[in-house]
Amino acid sequence: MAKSQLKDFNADLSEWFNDVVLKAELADYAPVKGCMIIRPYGYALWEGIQSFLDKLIKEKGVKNAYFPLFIPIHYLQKEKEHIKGFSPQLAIVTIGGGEELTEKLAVRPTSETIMYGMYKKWTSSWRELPILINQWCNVVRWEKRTYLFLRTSEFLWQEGHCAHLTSKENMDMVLWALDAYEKTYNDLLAMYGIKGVKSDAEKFAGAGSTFSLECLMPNGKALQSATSHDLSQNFSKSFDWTVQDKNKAKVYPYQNSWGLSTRSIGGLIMAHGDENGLKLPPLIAPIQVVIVPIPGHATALKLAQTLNINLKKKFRVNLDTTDGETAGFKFNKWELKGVPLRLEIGDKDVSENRVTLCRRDTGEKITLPLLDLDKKIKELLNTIQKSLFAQHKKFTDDHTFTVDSYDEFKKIMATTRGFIKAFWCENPDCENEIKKDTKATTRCLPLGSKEEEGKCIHCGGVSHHRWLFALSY
RNA sequence: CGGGGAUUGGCGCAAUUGGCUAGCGCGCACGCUUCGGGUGCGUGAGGCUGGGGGUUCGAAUCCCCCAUCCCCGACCA
Repeated sequence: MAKSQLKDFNADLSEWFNDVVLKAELADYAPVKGCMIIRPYGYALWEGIQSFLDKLIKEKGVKNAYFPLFIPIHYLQKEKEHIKGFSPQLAIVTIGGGEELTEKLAVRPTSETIMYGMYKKWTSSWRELPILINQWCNVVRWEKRTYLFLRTSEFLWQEGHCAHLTSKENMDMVLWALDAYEKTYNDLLAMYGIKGVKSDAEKFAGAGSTFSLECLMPNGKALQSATSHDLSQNFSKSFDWTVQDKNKAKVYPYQNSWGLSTRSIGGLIMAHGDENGLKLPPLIAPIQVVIVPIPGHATALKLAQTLNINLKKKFRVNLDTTDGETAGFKFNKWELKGVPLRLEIGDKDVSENRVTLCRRDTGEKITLPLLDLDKKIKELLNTIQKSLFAQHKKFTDDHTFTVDSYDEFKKIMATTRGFIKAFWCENPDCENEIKKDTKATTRCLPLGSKEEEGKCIHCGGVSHHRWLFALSY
């Protein structure tokens, strides 16, 4: 009997990924190239991420707002590196209401420019800083090569944009955002990641420096999972935005921007998936407990209905009474969708005053008395959440290699892949050569890396840090 | 944007060298049956063969153009 109709998880992760996204009804291809439709079950994941992160953002005192979808081209052009980086990816509106526009409008690829134009208008004194604004929105980047969730032409995200009087305050905010992302990944998505600073070649167009959280996927590729940028005074200078400080001097505010997108859902899917489909951490799972009464068992159905009502008060519960599906069919269906716990109830269970509980992460089946069932479920959900994180962390640790020879570096990239910690002289030419040779790019310099004396893995030149390398998504 | 593969009911596929009414499995609808790991049986619905143009007595099949998807590159917060 064919257990699974899914593509093989281990053979080809990207085929499995596409398959599971479609079959679990997370998303579907749109009629527009490179775009996707996020279906209700997938959107529920995004809503879960939103509410978790939004709470952190608000606790920090950052307020939500909304800026327009369209950005006048000359705004984007104000910061030179910014427009250089983004112009190949822009979608541009040239006609409105049937008439050629006098100034073309870019569909926002990110909102720095349109937001900062307003910040300038709103402020003239140091007393009006900091500005702490975030927006949840869509952006468009005309990508040549797209994947569901991981890289689509249009995607959803939040972008926080703050401005501060001092460089220190600004950097505190940059690092706060990075920590908030780490917390979201660790605590909500049960994913481990490494925080660090990007190399010049990899940083955001227009940034002074870029920080990111890098997560390792089961195929040994790194996913840049969220970013936080120290924009320094680059944009305030480009916009000629100054405020007067206490000494009546005109100063350029320091700025930062930070974002987390629907790409995170792609990471979530891969990080925990297996040959049976999704495996959702309980905190993010749209359905935490699915109740499957064994079809045809009358007393079981009654108990299932009662439990559904009771458990709904504490958990996200779904009662599956779909007609015409066998028990086995339902089991497989909900495993594909990654529901953490399945409550199986048959007449046998009812007569013995118990239920059968099955864990999605381990496949383990447990029989439990009805008494204190909710307590036990809570405990189990907690355990699963922790265990999934521990597993992803272990996977990452097991696939993180500290390497001192280029041959070894190449060998890892040609076989298991993963994170490689190696000395690099910080010369972009070396970085580029390494990429050409091995496909690996620098992912980041992990925060807290200690300064050492070392030799660049490529040229042998003086190096002070071990950088994190990997094949990137 | 370059290289490769693909596009036929919802999904997965088939259809000799161009030739009968485009088939099959799954799914779907209805009925019965079954139901503790993808349940059997019966009946039925569902197709301008991705779009456009050409060649031909005749095109899913040959030619041209276009679109989309997948894989590998280049590019890429």
